[in-house]
Amino acid sequence: MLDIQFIRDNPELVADKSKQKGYEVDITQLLGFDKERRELLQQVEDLRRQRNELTTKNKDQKPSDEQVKAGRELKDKLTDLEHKLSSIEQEYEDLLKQVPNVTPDDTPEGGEENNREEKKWGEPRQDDVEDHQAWGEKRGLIDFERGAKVAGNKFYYLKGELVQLELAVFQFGLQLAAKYGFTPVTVPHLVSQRAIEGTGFSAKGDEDQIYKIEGEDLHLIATAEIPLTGYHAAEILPTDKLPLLYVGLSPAYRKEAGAYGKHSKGLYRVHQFNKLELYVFCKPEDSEQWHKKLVDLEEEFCQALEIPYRLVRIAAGDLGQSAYKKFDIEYWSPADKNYRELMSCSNVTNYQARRLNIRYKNAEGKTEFVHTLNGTAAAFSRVCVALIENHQAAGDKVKIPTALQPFMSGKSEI
RNA sequence: GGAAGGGUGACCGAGUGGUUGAAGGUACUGGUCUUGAAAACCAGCGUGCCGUUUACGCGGUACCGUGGGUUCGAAUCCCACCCCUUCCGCCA
Repeated sequence: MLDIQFIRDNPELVADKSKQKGYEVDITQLLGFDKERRELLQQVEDLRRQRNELTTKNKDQKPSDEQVKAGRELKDKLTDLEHKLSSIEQEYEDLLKQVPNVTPDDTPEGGEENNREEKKWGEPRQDDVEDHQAWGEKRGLIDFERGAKVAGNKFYYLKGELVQLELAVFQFGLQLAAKYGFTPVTVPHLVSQRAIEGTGFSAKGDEDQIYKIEGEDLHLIATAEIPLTGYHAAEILPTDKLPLLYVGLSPAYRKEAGAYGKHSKGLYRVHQFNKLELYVFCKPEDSEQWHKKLVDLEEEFCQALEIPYRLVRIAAGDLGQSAYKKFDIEYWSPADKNYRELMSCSNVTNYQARRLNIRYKNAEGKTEFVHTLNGTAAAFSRVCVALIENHQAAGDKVKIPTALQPFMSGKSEI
């Protein structure tokens, strides 16, 4: 959510930035509601003042008949106006929540095709490799057929050494995150609607992406970002505790409705995967710096796992509602001879904090919204694909990167 | 799932219809005292919104889990819901 005052002061800017992101929000209409709301509010508050004046006169004695009568009249008028006010406020808030976060001026314009490559690391291998699904199924390590039998398409079993590999990846990831100061957290996998909306997952798009428990206000998380954002909701964080750094370990459940087709082969796009998610609550002036550190951490992860990658700055049209600035790390896919998304990290400034009312006391003693950031530390399904494809060696073995070997009983290949 | 008790400011905790935005305490901030610190004492100390002001500020309004209701008037009464604690049941 944006600050209404900011929108009032910069209506064209907000409209432009929303448009760049591809969000159709009528700022003029929003400001109209805002104006109407404020006018009504003044009338309502004036009536309330009259009521308060009338009743405080009667402190400890019975009111006269006229006072009761006057009070009744005021009450009728108030009830009427309050109803009008609350319906305007409803429309106003609905619209305000739809306004996406603004973006800095150096954000590439356009959609996904305009994402800007910032950096490349590693040597993309050009020889042919077996794709991860075929490789895994042949060895009985990945089983989509039986996954479909019990749950449906895009569900799977992982077995044997791939399970060990998964645990190793998370162990390594946790260790790396700890080096940067992150506290490991496990989180609720089911959350309320309110928690989802707080993260800025579009309330409407929900149905395409998030599983809902029938008959309850409970939803399977699409990422630990959701429960981690809500963790400090409505709190005033002690300034000396900032930044608060968490690395959440959880499964991620995604409907991925309509996401079939390209880039959905095998483990790349599935309904469920385990993930390590980084989350930062910090002072506004520190968020840029923490964004860089999140990128550093992610790069260090890829380098340790010897996965060639490139760092990409996400263009406006490819940003989500809450992102102010976002980078993706794309791994080199030897099967596709192309880079594909592996992890991402976003600075959402105070967009989520404002919605969930997460604040701290600044140097002047004023309460102010914190900034929040999130980033992938490791989404195993994709890491698994990247490892299998990039580390295939002679004899169809897959080499295990040195960094992971300590977590796999020293095993050096699968 | 059943029963009982409870949700008040950063925290603890009074408060069952009318100067209660809310006693008291803690914490915090400033001051006195002290070589310094502690202690003691004095003072200050919530937030949102609307309006107003060059500004310090000022005026109004709202907020005692959430949402409704009763009343001239609600933290206080009524209803629903949420959450917490304890006990019972069930269970990894």
